[in-house]
Amino acid sequence: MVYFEGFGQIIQQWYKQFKRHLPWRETSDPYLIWLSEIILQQTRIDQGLAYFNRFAENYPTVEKLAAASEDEVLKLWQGLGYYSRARNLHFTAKTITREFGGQFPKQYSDIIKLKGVGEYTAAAIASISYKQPYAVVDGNVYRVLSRIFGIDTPIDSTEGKKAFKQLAEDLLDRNNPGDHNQAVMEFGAIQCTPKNPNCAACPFCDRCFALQGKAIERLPVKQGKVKIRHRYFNYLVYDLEESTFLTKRTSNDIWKNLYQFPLIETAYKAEVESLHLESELPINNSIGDISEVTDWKKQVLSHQHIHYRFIHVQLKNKKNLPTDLIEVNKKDIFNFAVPKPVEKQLNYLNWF
DNA sequence: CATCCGTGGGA
DNA sequence: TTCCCAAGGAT
Repeated sequence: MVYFEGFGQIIQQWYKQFKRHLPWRETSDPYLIWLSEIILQQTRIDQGLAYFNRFAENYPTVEKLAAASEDEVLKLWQGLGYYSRARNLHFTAKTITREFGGQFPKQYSDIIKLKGVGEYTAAAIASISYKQPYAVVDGNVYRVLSRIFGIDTPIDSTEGKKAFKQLAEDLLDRNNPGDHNQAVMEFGAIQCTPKNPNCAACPFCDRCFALQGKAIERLPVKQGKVKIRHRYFNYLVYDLEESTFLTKRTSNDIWKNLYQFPLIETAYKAEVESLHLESELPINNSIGDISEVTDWKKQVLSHQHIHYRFIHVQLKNKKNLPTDLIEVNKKDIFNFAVPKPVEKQLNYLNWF
């Protein structure tokens, strides 16, 4: 490995010059640092920034977040994805309020026990908020270190994770771990990008292994390939005077604890006429008439492709509906947290 | 430990 | 269109 002195100084100097000014960089409040880190897990800053501002304004302290309902927190999180982050965020706010008296824990060993906080997030909070010497390893760190030092161990292997973690710890500027960590990540985010990195203006251009070996496009190395599962969702949009009906997705599945229109899932793009065989939900009989069936659309998730459509049913009464349906006044429906396909249909329906 | 969990932007 | 992947964590 081509190892050299001064990595921390060089990258922190770059950081001072080029870093973006972001709200969580204006504070050392561990609550806000934690909030920003949860929001930014697997999420670009451009996508998460508005959510951070919204959460920080609605819940300025951990106690305020803890006092909210999960439904309210999920509604504020709606559209950001990976909803377990929101559920764990709320759960942990209650934990901190109850077990730590509202004071965010300072020991790494306590921080990493918090639900939704893993090695990366614990190191980020400890270093950024408390200046403790823990090195972060995220997607940016993998990319920057693999290129500069020419490491082709797959980043999604156990061996790779261990090697990059060790290197990140070796390189860490223990006098300024928070800025050092953020510098490496920011460098990966806006300079050493996955595609078309700005090597011409790179402070490491004279010693970067990948640049000299023409390996920029090859690094970092990943081995994993995800297999995609296809599912078919037939949503039933019931219409009964001022009301429609929702269900809550409580099972261990995608979009857990979000709300949706009553759903008939099928193994393929089934005919509308056959749907009554799959469910007790009224569709087209003495108590309901189909008024519209939308085209199939597709929602892409990380491991699933959801093919979905909406079947509008004019209901004559609500007597034969399953008891788990939640009757909702149409003008109140925007209070519920819903997944993206349902949100799109609500915007199309324009109920309010 | 391999798999699952969202959404959106860029090439 | 298709593919990659982004301040990861839980199970």
